[in-house]
Amino acid sequence: MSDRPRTRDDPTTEEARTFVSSGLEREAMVALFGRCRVDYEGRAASTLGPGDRLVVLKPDGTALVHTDEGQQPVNWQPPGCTHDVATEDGALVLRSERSTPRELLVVRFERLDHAVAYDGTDTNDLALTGTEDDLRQRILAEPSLIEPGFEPRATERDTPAGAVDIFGADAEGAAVVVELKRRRVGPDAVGQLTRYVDALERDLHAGREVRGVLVAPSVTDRARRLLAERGLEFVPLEPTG
Amino acid sequence: MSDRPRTRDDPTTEEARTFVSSGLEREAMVALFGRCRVDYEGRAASTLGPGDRLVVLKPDGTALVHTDEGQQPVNWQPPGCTHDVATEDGALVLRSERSTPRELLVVRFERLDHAVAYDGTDTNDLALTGTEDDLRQRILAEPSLIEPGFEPRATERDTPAGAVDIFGADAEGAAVVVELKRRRVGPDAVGQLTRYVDALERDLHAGREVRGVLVAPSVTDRARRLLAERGLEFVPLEPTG
DNA sequence: CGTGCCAGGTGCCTT
DNA sequence: AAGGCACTTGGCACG
Repeated sequence: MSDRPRTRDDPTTEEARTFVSSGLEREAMVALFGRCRVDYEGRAASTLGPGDRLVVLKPDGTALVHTDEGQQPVNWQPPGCTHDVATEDGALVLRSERSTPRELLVVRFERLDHAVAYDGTDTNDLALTGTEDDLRQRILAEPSLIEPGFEPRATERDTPAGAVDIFGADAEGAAVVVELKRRRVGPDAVGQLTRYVDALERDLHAGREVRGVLVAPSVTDRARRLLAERGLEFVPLEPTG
Repeated sequence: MSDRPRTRDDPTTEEARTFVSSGLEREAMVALFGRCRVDYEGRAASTLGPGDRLVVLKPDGTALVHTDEGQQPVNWQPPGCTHDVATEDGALVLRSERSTPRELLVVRFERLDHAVAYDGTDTNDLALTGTEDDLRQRILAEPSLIEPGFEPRATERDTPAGAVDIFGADAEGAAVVVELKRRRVGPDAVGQLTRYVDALERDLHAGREVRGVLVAPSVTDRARRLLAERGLEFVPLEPTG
């Protein structure tokens, strides 16, 4: 059972500092609503002038800065960071930092409207269907979906170019490389399949033909042309049936 | 200037429904802290059992469900969705829906601890440096960073395989295709460069040699091997100098 | 609207 | 720690 969330309306800077600090201490999720500037430096660098935003600090070291639009945070810090809260020149300042790579996020509040520290429990895992793995299972359960006589021999078979999704043989015994995609594919997937086929043709000694089959719900024109150029095949199939 | 955020502690279901409804009406960002289940169906499908989470509804139609860990929301809906709030069997239920593709997110609260409606303004844009575009500018300002005598002729030059980052000529007048990456690259980038070079060799009539140059801070072994196999070149360069 | 491609992509897993 | 790859990838620019 979770504690009631603790909240502060329009706190003073010092109140806020104590509140955030003890929230982080208690491993709570801390949410702050207020007007702030944001600076980031690390893999890239950014600055963001004053605006009203929602800032979330998670106990796992995640930091998120959300504006009123967009699915993505305007700034963030990944899990594993160390959060720090301080007052500077009478203002609340958050710092979230990590090494490897060195990255620092600084949030300076010029006004803090509302603060929440939420101490909840969440043991449930997401159950997701319609993934590439579902597509793999579907084919392994019914290999003829690829073509009559297809026989899977291995999944994640290693090649010098990477791991092949499904490796198998056709009715004539020829080697078949199958590359799976859960959604419509472009040229990049053809490149992937090409690398695997090339690598296996080298691996399996000269002359042995290796067929390459791309399995996805659909394919773009450009990708279809690339497939044709390279003598590769396409089988339309959805991840769930 | 923004209104003070409106908040509700431990509201009844009906209080909460009204609060959320009027928040959405006012184009506020709504944040809910409570125990909920989440169901999603659309490009894929998922279910998530009860847990204490932060749910954010943005006025642009974004929905986010955050647990206490991870940078990414456990469930979400992209901008452009229509939010809806209702009470069902005495519980608060949020629905966020869109068409093309048809997707529906349903959040059922079995306990709502705290609600915030934040009506802020944020006119500031993010200023980001260290991007691929910075790398392009850097090269255009000082083409010899590629090699002495290199002359850029066009950016985003169109080919049947897509747009080339920088197209130019070397000291001997031979065509050069430059592909830019702001960070360390793998085999995928080599595939891209290969497609451009192939397409241009066809475009520029037979025989004319086309050089391909990959520009990035660094390259993986596999990618370096691919580059060598295909007679392509690599120039190490950071997006900012 | 689909197609292509960058992103501070993130997350997961394997070496 | 680095590499490879899937992801409800998201976001943008262009045809």
